[in-house]
Amino acid sequence: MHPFRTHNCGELRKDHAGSRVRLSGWVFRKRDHGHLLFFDVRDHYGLTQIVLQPDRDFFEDGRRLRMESVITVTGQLVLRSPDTVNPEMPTGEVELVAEELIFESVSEPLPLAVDSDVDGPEDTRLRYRYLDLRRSRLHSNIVLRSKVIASIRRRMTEHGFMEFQTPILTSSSPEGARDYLVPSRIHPGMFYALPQAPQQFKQLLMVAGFDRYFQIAPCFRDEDARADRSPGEFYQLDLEMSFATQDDVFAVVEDVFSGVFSKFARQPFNRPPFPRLPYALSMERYGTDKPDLRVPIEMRNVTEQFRNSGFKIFSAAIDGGAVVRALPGPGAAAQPRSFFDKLVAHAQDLGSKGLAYLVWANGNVKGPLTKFLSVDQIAGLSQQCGVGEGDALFFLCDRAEDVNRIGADLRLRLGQSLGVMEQDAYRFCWIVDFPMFEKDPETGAIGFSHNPFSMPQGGLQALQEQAPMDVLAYQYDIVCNGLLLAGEKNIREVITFPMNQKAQDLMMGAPCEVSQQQLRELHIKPDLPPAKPTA
RNA sequence: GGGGGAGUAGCUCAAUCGGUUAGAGUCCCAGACUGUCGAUCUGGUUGUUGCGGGUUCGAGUCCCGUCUCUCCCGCCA
Repeated sequence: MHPFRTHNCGELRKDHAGSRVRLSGWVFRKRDHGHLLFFDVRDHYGLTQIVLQPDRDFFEDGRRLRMESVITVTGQLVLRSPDTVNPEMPTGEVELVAEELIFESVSEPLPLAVDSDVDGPEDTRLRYRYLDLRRSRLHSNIVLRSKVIASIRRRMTEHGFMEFQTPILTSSSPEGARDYLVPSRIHPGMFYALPQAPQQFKQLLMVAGFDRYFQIAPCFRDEDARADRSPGEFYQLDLEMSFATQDDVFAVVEDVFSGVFSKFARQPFNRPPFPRLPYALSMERYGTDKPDLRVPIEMRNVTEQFRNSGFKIFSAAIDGGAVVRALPGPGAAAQPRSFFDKLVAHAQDLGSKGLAYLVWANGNVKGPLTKFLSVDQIAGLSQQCGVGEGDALFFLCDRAEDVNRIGADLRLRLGQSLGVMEQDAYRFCWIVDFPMFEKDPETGAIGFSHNPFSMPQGGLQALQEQAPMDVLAYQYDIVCNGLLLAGEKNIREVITFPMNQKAQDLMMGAPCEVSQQQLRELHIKPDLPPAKPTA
């Protein structure tokens, strides 16, 4: 008999009854009746009930055993009597009557409850990640991620892509995020950088003639964390194709994503082809290059309607370079006055000077703006923005970048509070035609807006002949529910060993100090900031 | 770097307007129990209310400082 197991904890059924079996796993739950003891023993595959009878010499030790101890149990697999079958468990028709019990590893009281849906404190979860990962929700997330990645690999291979590893130790590039640096021992004072993305390598693979490359690529960026962004390192699906148009790339990605989502996602999603949104249009309608299309609200540019209107606040601002954007509130007329007051206050919190609005209710149009607009103008706004009886229309007037930022926020807020946001769905789209350059709002300097390694539309000629701000790039993002899919997603739930918000690995103790000897070899002398006074 | 929120038992949380000995569940410890499956029942331990200072007859509660966590902005080609 195998020293650890003849079966796993999830596979025994009534057909196995009568055979002598051996299982190994963790004690998940314990039910102690004093003269009868039940364990549920758990492994990756499932749970099986173990019965300990009081005449066994290991019975008393078994009673004292804590949860999460690791055991190997051998005995007869028996059918449960009909009244004791547990229909909730796949193995609930049988149980293992223990004849031998080996304590592989006896557990101390644990800092985390494995048998719980309640998350403990973040730092405890990260410090004892190997315990956190035993919890079923997290365990199944990690398994799902592994299956998704395997599915992506298979689909990419079927599309004729080959997977190549690219270097981890490379050179620092001036663009983009802050680099992680690795000091060179052989070259004093010089550093490697960890790649922020394998961008240049993949293009060189095309230059070398491999035609289609992909990689589940490690990327390293030394930037601060966000709730939806793990600091330090993450993986992304990276691909490159030779002699391909933008549409060729979209076709591959759409096929891979829709295939993976059909297989693994429970929620519905829009089928390919995914909508293509030019960057400029996305900014105008959604205020962002990462629109959440589950919210069926679109802004419209109504600057011209207010340029010579009697509403001096707007027309004066427009003369000063401001734009006016209208944001529909479908069904908002039914909301109480406090709804509008709160929305105005929120807009002001975001930095808006105000938030004017019109409300179509009971055949009339109400709101502070009505006296500045003619009946025809109001009808024109209603038609342009697709609003009518029962709806409201909000107006933002500010510099374009502020209108975008505030409008994007209000759009999502309206979608949720008015109940028009699609629930439990994935909405994909492409954002295309990114500008090649942008102006730094502080300094006015022109720099690459997104990715310096993309091709300008119109080629080198465009770079020479067009105004820099007018040059578009063959540069695109795929966006789902307002999240950029190129990047990482929802971290601590799908990454096996994540770092905390301060980019520390509490379990391994990284980053950590190193010995003087190591520093000497690397020709490094720390120049530390003054220590904070300790309390 | 800037702003908001939070911090009470190992864990999840409660504690009225500032009021007397800071509670409950869980975990842990001891005991009872032969069919449970989140076993049940009885009893018990567990606290610098993050830390320091202040106001007050009296502070978990109010004020100031500080630390930690968290969210947002900056940053993220």
